[in-house]
Amino acid sequence: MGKLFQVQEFAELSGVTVRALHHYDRLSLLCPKRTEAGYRLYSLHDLERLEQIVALKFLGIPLRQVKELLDRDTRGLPDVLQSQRQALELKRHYLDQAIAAIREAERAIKPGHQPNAAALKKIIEVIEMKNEADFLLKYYSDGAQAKLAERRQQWTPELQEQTTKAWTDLFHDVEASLGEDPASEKAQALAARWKALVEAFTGADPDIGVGLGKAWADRQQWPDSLQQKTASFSNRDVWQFIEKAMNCRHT
Amino acid sequence: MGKLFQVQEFAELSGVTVRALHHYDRLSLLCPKRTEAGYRLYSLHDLERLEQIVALKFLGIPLRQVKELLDRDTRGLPDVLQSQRQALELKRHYLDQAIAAIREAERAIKPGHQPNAAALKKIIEVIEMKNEADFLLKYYSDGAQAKLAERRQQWTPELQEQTTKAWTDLFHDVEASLGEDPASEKAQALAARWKALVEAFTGADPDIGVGLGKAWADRQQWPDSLQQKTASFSNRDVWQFIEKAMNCRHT
DNA sequence: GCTTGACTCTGACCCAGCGTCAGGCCTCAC
DNA sequence: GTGAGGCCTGACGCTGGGTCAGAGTCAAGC
Repeated sequence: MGKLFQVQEFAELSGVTVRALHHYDRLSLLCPKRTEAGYRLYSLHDLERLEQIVALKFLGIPLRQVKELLDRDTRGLPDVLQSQRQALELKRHYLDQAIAAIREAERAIKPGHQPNAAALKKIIEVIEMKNEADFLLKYYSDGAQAKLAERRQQWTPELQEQTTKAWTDLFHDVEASLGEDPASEKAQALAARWKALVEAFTGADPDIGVGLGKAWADRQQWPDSLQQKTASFSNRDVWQFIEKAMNCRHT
Repeated sequence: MGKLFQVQEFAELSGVTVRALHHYDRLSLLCPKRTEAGYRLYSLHDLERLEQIVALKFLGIPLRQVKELLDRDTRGLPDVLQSQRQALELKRHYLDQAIAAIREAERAIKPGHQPNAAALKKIIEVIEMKNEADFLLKYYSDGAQAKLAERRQQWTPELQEQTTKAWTDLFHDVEASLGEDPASEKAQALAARWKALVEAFTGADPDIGVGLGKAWADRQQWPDSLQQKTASFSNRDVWQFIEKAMNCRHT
């Protein structure tokens, strides 16, 4: 039989507060033996379990779920880990956005010295962007959303800027070439650039492609702010021209 | 006079729930006009304020503080933004650690198919590392801690591995050269490598250097796990040799 | 045997930011 | 006047404990 510890001693040993140990006891998460007088007596075996509890808690897993995992053996662990990782990655994404928003705001404050308007506006802009992104996610299937979440990890403001410029340039080039034959070499080159840009976003993933198509088709239902931002890409002639060019290619 | 909205309408307009509006009202954060019967009536001016509230809330600023900021004009905003950014960066660091821990655990699960032991152990290891890092932070001044937090942003597992290897190699080389004259060219070269590695960590910052010195000097008080990990660097002869070599250089 | 001081126990309220009833007005259309 | 639908306030719930408060336990010293 190993050594037994009273709460305080055990708390110091494990780096957890006495109150937390009480809490875990009440949740039936870690229930030590008791003396006749009701004093808790923790063993080294309890320490092992406590370390597992702390580990899972560190991952942000709620204590109820920790209890289930540890009690009914750890069969569900892989699934829980995966979904928890996704949840954490999402959280991290929001954190990054918040940090980026603060950086923008701080930049806006320094030169003009109008903390009021400038900084708050910057923050609000970033949040609107986030809302728009969430809104557009609706159009994607669950699977596509997961893939987008992964791809978002390596998405940077610089990339965003490059992409926007690439589309803007391409759009202007197409507008300037509307008179061309869609089967001409020039038109085909434009169609190829178009396809490349689409695939840069979809990653050649069909699920994402479908979602993107649905989103664009339904753009009349978008909130005003989004419609305004994409207004410069709404020229129907351009879309028809590209469609024809794409079809020429296939036939 | 602008248009006035009842709660539900205003909630849909602003994307906030009715309950949240009630909550903000009770906190005196956003108090709309009322009809005689007590119905809330929101104006477009209220919408503006609400957007600011949502923005600051998005940054993780507690509502009480949001109220202070918005009520007594935004003079304190820059400071609040800065400290909030630091807090968020710290949170992100923990999040990254948790995500990394899950990745490790997932890797440990797949091959061996022993979810129980392997995965949980991996997680516990990562947490121990975190605890050790926190423990060591004690030795640094507030300023040095802030700088370390910044430097930690660009710290990667690969860098960690390289650094560990560099120190291990250097230590072995010094041990093999203990017979040399500390003033010799060879010893001086070793001292230079040593200095370079120290500065790679401190970034040539004196505050960080001081903290590092204090931490190492007090290593007998470190927790066991840390002492074990650094046991291979505790050879006194090596340290004395390097000290002598460093002194030769100065005189 | 009694006191004292150091621990321990349980129960209860507290934090943030709302979600979610419950019970009771208000308003408008029919 | 009455039913539907919106509005009000008040109160409890959730998470993971922090922080008392009042009371029991235990070993040591007198």
